[in-house]
Amino acid sequence: MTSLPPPYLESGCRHHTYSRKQKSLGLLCSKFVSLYDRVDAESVSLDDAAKRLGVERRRIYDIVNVLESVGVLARKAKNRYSWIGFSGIPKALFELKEEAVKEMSRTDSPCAKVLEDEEDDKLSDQTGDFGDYKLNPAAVDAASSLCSAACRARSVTDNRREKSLGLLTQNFVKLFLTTDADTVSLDEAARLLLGDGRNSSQMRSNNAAKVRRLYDIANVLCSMNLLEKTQQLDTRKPAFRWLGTKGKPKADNDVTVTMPPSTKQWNKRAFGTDITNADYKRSKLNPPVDKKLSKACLRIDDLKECNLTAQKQLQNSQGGYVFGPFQPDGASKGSGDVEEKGGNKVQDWESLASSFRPQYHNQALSELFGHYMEAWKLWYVEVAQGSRNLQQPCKSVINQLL
DNA sequence: GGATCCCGCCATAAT
DNA sequence: ATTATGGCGGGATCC
Repeated sequence: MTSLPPPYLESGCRHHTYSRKQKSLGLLCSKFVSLYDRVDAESVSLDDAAKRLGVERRRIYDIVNVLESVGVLARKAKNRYSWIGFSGIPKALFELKEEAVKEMSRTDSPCAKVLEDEEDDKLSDQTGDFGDYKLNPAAVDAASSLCSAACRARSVTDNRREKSLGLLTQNFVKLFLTTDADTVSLDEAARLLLGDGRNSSQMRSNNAAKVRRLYDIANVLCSMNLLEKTQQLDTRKPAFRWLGTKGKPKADNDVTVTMPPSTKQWNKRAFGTDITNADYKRSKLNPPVDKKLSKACLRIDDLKECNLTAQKQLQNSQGGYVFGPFQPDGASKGSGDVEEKGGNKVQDWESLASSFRPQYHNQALSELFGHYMEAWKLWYVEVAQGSRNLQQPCKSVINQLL
């Protein structure tokens, strides 16, 4: 009875083996965002969203929960959220960071300890040359405190809440906000988060379950460009890097910069299967992480300071803006008109972001690229969905880029 | 084959 | 009781 009408496809093209990718949470999130991130910031109805996006309500809950955790949405009532947009992110992050810091100052818990040696014997890894980014000690550190915080305030009642996607999202983000580690793998994160201190007896068993959740979260975070998927430099192990708070080159129009081939790697699941890339494949792929950037986390005062600078920048808003962290549709119109009411919020976030000192060039570029890809992908699905059959040509190009 | 992660059953929390 | 939320993990896909 819950069978929904297969939203897209149909009519015209048969074959079409089911593709999971087209139904990914990340993609859905992108659509969701483009649906609501319009000038007239209205309130969001879950029903409506589900209907408009042609998915089950269940999926909307997933997205909404993480978006809420990051300040993009705020719950108003049953079935009702208010759209805040990207402009809500800085504040949310700020609060998360503050919270995390506060939590960290409390007793350092046993969690980390347990985790640490559990780690040792589990993956008695060979730790390349740098025992450094194996199980990012930094991350363990940060998580330890977070864990302890989670431990207290346990009241059976909100036992459910404790495991909610929303909370998990926040903790996940906090991890990035507080650690010095450049990248964190979901596996690590899962082990560290929601460690529900106490006995490690029960928590060990379903790390996998947690990881599954983290995938969900990471996907929407990625689609929001708050996160980026990469690999740990030594092991090829997939991991995530926080992008949420960093500066982007303020290159208004020079976005046309030619992308270094290496950035092709971008976020998709690693290795290209494409022989055409063969030449690049080897050499210096994913150069991004050449050092352990000490960035990742905005220091709390950075944030404060930023809020100010952002505000200032808002004043003298010199137009010609690129789009925000993710601004698919308006993108094309780009420079000129930005204003509108929506212009502000994007700009707000944008300027906040740009007030952070830029990092490395490569990285900045690749991010920028990622950003574009995101917008492009979105555009693509829309078009593809929309109709015609320019699907074929596009697809190959897309695959190439991804 | 392991990493990803969609799907939707069904427990719980609101109403 | 009915409806809204959202854990949770089986198992299909992707790589």
